[in-house]
Amino acid sequence: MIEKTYQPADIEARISRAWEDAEAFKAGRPDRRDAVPYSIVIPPPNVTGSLHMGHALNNTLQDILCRFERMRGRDVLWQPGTDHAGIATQMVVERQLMERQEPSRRDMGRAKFLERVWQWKAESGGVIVNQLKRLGASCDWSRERFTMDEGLSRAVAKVFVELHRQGLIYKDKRLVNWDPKLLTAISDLEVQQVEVKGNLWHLRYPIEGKTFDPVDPSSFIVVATTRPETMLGDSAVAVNPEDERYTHLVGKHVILPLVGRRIPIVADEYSDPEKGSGAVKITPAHDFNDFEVGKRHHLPQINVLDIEGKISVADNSAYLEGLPEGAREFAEEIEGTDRFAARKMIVARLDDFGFLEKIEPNVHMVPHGDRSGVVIEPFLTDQWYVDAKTLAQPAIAAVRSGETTFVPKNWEKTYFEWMENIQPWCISRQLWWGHQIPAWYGPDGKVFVAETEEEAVGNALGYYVEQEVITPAQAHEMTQDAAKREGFITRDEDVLDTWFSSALWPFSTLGWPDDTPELDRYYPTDVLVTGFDIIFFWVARMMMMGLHFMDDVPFPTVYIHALVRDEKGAKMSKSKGNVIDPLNLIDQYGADALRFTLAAMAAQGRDIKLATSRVEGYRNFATKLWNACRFAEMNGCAAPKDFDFTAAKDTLNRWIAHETVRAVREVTEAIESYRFNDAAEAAYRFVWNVYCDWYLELAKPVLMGEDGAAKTETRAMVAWARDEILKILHPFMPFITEELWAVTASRDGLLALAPWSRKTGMSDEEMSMLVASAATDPMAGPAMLSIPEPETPDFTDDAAEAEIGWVVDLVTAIRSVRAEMNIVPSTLTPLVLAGASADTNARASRWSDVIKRLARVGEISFADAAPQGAVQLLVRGEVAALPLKGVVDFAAEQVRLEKELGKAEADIKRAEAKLANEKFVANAAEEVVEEEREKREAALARKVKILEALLRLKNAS
RNA sequence: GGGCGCGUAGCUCAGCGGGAGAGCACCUCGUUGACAUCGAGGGGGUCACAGGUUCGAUCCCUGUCGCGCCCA
Repeated sequence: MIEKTYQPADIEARISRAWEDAEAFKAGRPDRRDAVPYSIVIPPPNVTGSLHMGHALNNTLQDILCRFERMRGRDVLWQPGTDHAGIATQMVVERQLMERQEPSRRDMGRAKFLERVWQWKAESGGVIVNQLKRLGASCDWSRERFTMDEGLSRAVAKVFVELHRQGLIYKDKRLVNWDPKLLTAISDLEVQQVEVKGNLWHLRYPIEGKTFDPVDPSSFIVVATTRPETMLGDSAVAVNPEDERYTHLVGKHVILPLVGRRIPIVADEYSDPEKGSGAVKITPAHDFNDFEVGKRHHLPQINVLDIEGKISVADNSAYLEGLPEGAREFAEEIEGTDRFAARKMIVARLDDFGFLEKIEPNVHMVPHGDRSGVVIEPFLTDQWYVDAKTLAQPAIAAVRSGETTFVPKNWEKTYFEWMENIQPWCISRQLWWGHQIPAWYGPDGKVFVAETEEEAVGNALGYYVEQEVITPAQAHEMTQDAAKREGFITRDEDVLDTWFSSALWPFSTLGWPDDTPELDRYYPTDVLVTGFDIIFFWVARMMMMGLHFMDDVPFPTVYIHALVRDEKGAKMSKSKGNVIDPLNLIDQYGADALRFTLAAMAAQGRDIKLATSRVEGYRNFATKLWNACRFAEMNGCAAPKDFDFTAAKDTLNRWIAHETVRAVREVTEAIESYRFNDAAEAAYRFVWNVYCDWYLELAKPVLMGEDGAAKTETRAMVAWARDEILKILHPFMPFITEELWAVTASRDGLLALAPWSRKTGMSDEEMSMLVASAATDPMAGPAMLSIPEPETPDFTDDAAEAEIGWVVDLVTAIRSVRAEMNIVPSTLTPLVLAGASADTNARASRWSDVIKRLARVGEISFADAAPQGAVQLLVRGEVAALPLKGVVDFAAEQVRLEKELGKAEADIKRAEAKLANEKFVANAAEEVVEEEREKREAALARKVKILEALLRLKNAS
C-alpha cells in the first residue's frame, strides 16, 4: 500500500538501508561478471569537510551516471573515499588541542600528534561520507579509501622513489610561497591575490662617491617600492636599458641607506620606465621577479627574514657580508622585528635621514594564504620539486589527440593554458600530517631515497662503510638498533603536498602498485566529473601520473560542471554568509527534490544560481508522481510479467506507449551526452504533462467503467508506463522511485538493479550478450573499447498520436473559450461538430465520455454547419461549435473572432512575403520553403473558417 | 593587462539561423471519483545596446555598456 502522503524523511533512511543490505552498489557482483565495467572515481572530498552545494551537485551528477549505467547492465564501480588534507586537518586538530587546553603540537611531538590526528579521523572523519549517503550516492562503500591508507601510502612512496630515480623529482633552492603563520611552503594555487590599499614609497639611494644631499637630485637615485622593509636585502638597483634618464648611472653603485651595502645599478628590461620613478630596487631573496633579475646579473640572494616573517640579520652572514664598521649596530637594533613593524620602523628611519622622498597611495595585489589568511612571503628555501614540465608533455598530447576530451570542450583551452606554462611543482610541505618524504640524510647531507626505511638505511650504511666513515661493525649495530643511528641517519622531516597523493587516486584506489584484478578491470575509469576550479589542482596531475605510471590516460572524458552560486550569483562562502546548506534542503524537501533541481539546472557551461523555489517545485513534482502511483494502485493497475506494450489494441494505450518510448529515448540520449538538464526536463514534462495530465485523465472512464478487455489492457498499460517512469526517474530521484517500485508490485529485486528500457522485444539474455560481447572482444584495446549501448525502444504510432492529439486539442480549446467567456464550471455546454470528417465524428463518439468530463460538455451532436449564435472553435482545421443560448456575448465573440482573424492574416502575410522573395525560395533549404507553403495553406484555411464563423455570428445577431 | 563566460518574462533559468519557452511569483475560476505539495484558464518579453554577414539574426561576426570568474 502506498502511504496517503509523500514524506521524504520517512522513506529515505529506510531505502538507504535496503540498498546497503542488498549490497546493491558493490562492484563486481557475481551476476555481472560478464558485464562491461563502468567506473568513476569520486573527487575525494577533504576529510575535514562537510557537504556543501558543490559536493551535492558533483555527486548528484556522478550518481546519475552510475545509476543509469548500472540499470543498463554495466558492472559499476563508483570508487569513494576522502583525502587527508594536510594543512586543513593539521589545523583542525591543533585548534582542538588549543580549545581543550592540551599541550600544543610541538609540545607533544610528532609521533604523539599524529596519533591524535588519527584519533580525530576515527571520530570525526566520517561526516562527509555519511552526508554523501544521505544524498543517495551509490558508491561502493565497501571499497572506501583514504589517501593515508597503507596501500595508498605505498603507492605514494613508490611514485616518489621512481620519479626521483628518473630525475623527475629533485631538491632545489628556489623561492616558494611561504606562509609565515603555518610555517610551510604552499602552492601557487593555494595563494589568493587580494587587492590591498597600500603605498608606493619613493626612496632615495645615495650614489657612491657623491655627498648625499636631499635637495640635490644628482646625489641619489629614487626607487619606488611597495615593500620598503625588504630593502635590507637589496642587492642592486635596476633601470631600463632604454631609459635615458639613467643611462649615465648604469654601472655605478649606490650605498644602501641604513645598511651601508654597496650595490650596483644594473640595466634590466624588467624595470618599467612608466612605473614609479623608473628605477626599481632588486631584492632577489624576497620577490619572484627580482629573483629572475638577480640570476641574470649574478646578484647575491640576501634573505633578511626568518620563517615567521621577522627580521633576521644580526647573525646573517649574507646580510653582513661586506658591510662597513658599525653596521652590526643597526642589525641588532632591528633584529626580531615583525615584517610589518619593521616596515614602519625603516620608513621612519629613512625619513629621519632624508632618504624618503614621498609616499604615494597605491592599490595593488598582495598574495595571501587561502588557509591562514596572512600575507604570503616569497621565501628562499630548499624544497622538493617535480619536473612538471616533462610530465606535462604526454598529458598535453593526450588531450590534443582526443584520447581524453573535456565536456564542454572549451575547458580544454584552460587546461592547455596551464599545462603549457607549467612551473616546477613544489611538493614538500613543512607539516607533520601527510606522507613523510621517503628521503634520508647521512651526516654529510647525502640523500638516500627509498620506499622503506630499511632499504634507505641499508643503502646509506653501505655507502658510509665504503667511504670508511664507519666500520662494518658500527653499520651492523645501526642496522639492528634505530636508536644507535639517531643523529647519523635522519629522515626528511617534511611531508608531501596532499595533491601528490590525489594525483594517484584513479589507480592507487584500485590497488596499485600491486597488480590487482580491479586495476585490470576498472582502469582507465570512464569519466571524471568535477568542477573547473580543480582542473589545475587535480585533473592535470592525474593525467600526468596516470600516463606516466599506467601508460594510459586515467579517463577518456572529463565532464566539467558549473559552480553553485547563491541566488545573486556570488560564490558561496562562509565569510560571506551566503551558504545554502544542502542538508537543510534535504531535510526540508527531500534528497530527491534537491538532486532533481541540481540536475535540471546543470546546463553545460553555465553556473548554477540556486533558488530554493526551484527545489520546492521539484518536491511538488515528487508528490505528483506519488499520487499518480496511488491512483494506479487504487484502480488495480498491474502489468502481467509477459506484458507486451507493442501489442496493445486500444488507441489511448498505443498513444501512451508511443509517448513513453519517446520520453525514454529522450532521457537516454540526454544522459549519454551529459545533458543532465535536458534529461531531467524531458522526464518532468512526460510525467506531469503527458502521463498525469492526459493519459490518466483519458483513461479514467475505462478504469471506472465495466470490466472487459479494454479495462484489462488499460490497467496493464497504466502500470507498465508507471514502471517506465520509475526507471527513467530513478537516476535523478532514487529514493522515491525505489520506494514506489517496492510498494506498487511484487518485484524480483531493487529498482537500482532493474534493467533500463531497451529496444522492443530484446530479452534479458540478448541484452547481456550485447553488453558482454564488447568486453570480451579481443580486438578491442582498452582505450578503443566501443560498447554497443543497449538501444532504447523504437515503437511509434502516428495514428494514435493523431487521434489523441485531436482530443487534447479539442478539450483545451473548449476549456480556453469557456474560461474566456466566464462560463461557470457547473454549466454544461452542448458541443456541435460542424461539417467534420467521418474520422472526426468517429473519434468524437469514441471519446465522448472523456470530452464531456474534461471539457464540461453536455450533449455532442453533428451538423453540416454551426448553429446560429454559437461560439465557433477551430480544432485541427475543423469547426467545433458551442451553442450557448443566452450565454454568448455577441459583441465579445465578434472581438474574439476578429482577433483570431488578425492572427491568421498576419501569418498569411508573413508566409507570403517570404515566398514572394525570390532569394528566399532560391537560397533557403527545400524543407524550410515547403514548411512555409504549408503554413500559408493552413493559415488560409483558418481564415476561411473564421470568416464563415463571423458571417454566421452576424446573421444570428 | 590576458583569458573564459554571461546579460532572454517580476525572480531563477532553458533554448537558438526560419513564428519566443519552463519553474516560481502574479491574476481569474474550481469542494468533478490520485493529488489544494492540486486542477483549469490567463496576463507578462524592441531576447543589454549599436553596427555587420544573410533571403532571413534572440541565435553567427565586430564594437559598446554592464556583470561574474580565472590568470598575471
